[in-house]
Amino acid sequence: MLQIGEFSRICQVSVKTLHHYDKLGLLTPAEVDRFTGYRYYRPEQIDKMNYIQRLKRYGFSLEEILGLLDLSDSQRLTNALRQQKEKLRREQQEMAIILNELQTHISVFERTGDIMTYQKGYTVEIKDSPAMNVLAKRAMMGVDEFGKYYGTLFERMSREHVTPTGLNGARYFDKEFNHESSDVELFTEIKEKDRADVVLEPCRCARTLHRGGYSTLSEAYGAIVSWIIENGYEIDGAPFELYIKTQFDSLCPEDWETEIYFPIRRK
Amino acid sequence: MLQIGEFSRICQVSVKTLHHYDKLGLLTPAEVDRFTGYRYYRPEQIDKMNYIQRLKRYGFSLEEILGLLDLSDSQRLTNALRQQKEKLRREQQEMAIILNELQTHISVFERTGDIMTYQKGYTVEIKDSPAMNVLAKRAMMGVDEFGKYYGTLFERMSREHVTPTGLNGARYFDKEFNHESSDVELFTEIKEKDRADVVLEPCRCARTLHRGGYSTLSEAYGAIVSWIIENGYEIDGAPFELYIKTQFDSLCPEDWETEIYFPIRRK
DNA sequence: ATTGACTCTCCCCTTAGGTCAGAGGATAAA
DNA sequence: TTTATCCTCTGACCTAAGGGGAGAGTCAAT
Repeated sequence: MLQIGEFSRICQVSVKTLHHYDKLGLLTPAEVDRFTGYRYYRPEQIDKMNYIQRLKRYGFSLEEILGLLDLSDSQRLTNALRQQKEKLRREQQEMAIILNELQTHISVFERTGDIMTYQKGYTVEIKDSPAMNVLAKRAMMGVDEFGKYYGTLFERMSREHVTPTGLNGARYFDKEFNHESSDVELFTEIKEKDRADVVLEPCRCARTLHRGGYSTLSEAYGAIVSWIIENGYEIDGAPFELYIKTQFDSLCPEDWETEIYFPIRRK
Repeated sequence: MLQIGEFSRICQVSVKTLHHYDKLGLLTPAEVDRFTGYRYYRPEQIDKMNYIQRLKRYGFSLEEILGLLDLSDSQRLTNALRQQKEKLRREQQEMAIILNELQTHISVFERTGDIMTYQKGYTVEIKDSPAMNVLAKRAMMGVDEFGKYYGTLFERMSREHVTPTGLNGARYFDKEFNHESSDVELFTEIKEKDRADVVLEPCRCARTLHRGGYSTLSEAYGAIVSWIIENGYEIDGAPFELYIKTQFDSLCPEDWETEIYFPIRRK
């Protein structure tokens, strides 16, 4: 039997951590003195501790680990590990993107001497939005569900024998054009006006072009909205995005292009 | 002038976040009504908000960002960005390593059906530690300083014209063989006994071999210590590691090999 | 005048423990 | 037996970046 201090040294975790795990029920000492409250661990518990630390390194939270520990179903365990692996992979990709942005930012900064240049590069112009005949699907959704909904649109296109132009977009009806979960209408342009769900008429818009991945789209939104305010217009309808170049055109997010339109009117 | 709600929508951050930034002094509203406490923002502040969000994406803490915001010295700003980039790069590498481990773990698990196999694979044996003549440097240090101290040892080797064997190691004198900061003796083996700082005599040890990167070394320590306890021995001196295969032999941490020795005696 | 949307401050909550403080327990030396 | 030195206990408060909600006040339109 090991005192908590010895056990902590062997496992290379702090005593506090052991207290914490005890409280969570993650690793309870083999024996607790009922009078002194002293915790005693058995050498076999070292393995379990190492297992816990390993899962922690894999990025599981302590709560998740608690769930995994007494999971005898090896199928579900494999699934959990695989899923975690996917999660790590996504994070890694996200990180690569950020690194890229950071590198670009540094370069631009060194060239121009202005730290804000990188994001101030949006030119906003007044432009009539294009007329479009579209198949559309409106629903409450988050950005990560876009793919799913577009899938159904594309299915419909082939089922209904209409001709896609390849141009896709999304219109945001919430006042907060927030990318977490909001009232969005996804659409895809088709040639046949009579088969369209919605016919988008041209209207006067403030428009800008965002180059790069979607994580910095909000900067474009900020730029366009502040342009609208500063130039004495006001927003007059639901803004929308057109996806000009996407992951289907280039694997590198830096090449993507998104047009943003805000219907406006004179104040 | 924008109300906090509009401003939050434009910048795509929550009102709570704006409150928080106001409290931190990170982004204070252009105007605050003295009677109602209502916060009002100017459109120009959108740029600043975007800049803050961008720095946050780069991994700076809000406190760091506060320091960067009114940094007019562009040299220091560049340095900060570069440093952050290095940090991200290190994290990315670490992540790649973990992903690799996780993948291996999944494979082993699927092959053996035992989730613990991966870490239980240590075979501990009793073995006399090798006799060695070494140049040594003992100090309080953390693992990340090993390189620095080894550097001085290698310099001494060439300066004193002794013959290296290429074998390096570290001995841990703290009871807690903790890799953060402890009393460590780094050593490198040389041929000449008379030029040695320390002559390590053979002694009876429990020994095991750890394959892989150093982040899972504690599992090897756990395995060896529990073996010692379970087999009726006790620790009798400072444990040490010998680095058999390192980053100089292979870029892939999975190929690295480290021997771990614990001097022992019968209880 | 009232409704509904918006905002204020204040307080507690989150993760995975870290950092005392004050008190009690274990063991060895004097 | 007393003292000294560790070791351990519980409990309270702290971290970063906000989230959630309560209760109260504000704004604009009907």
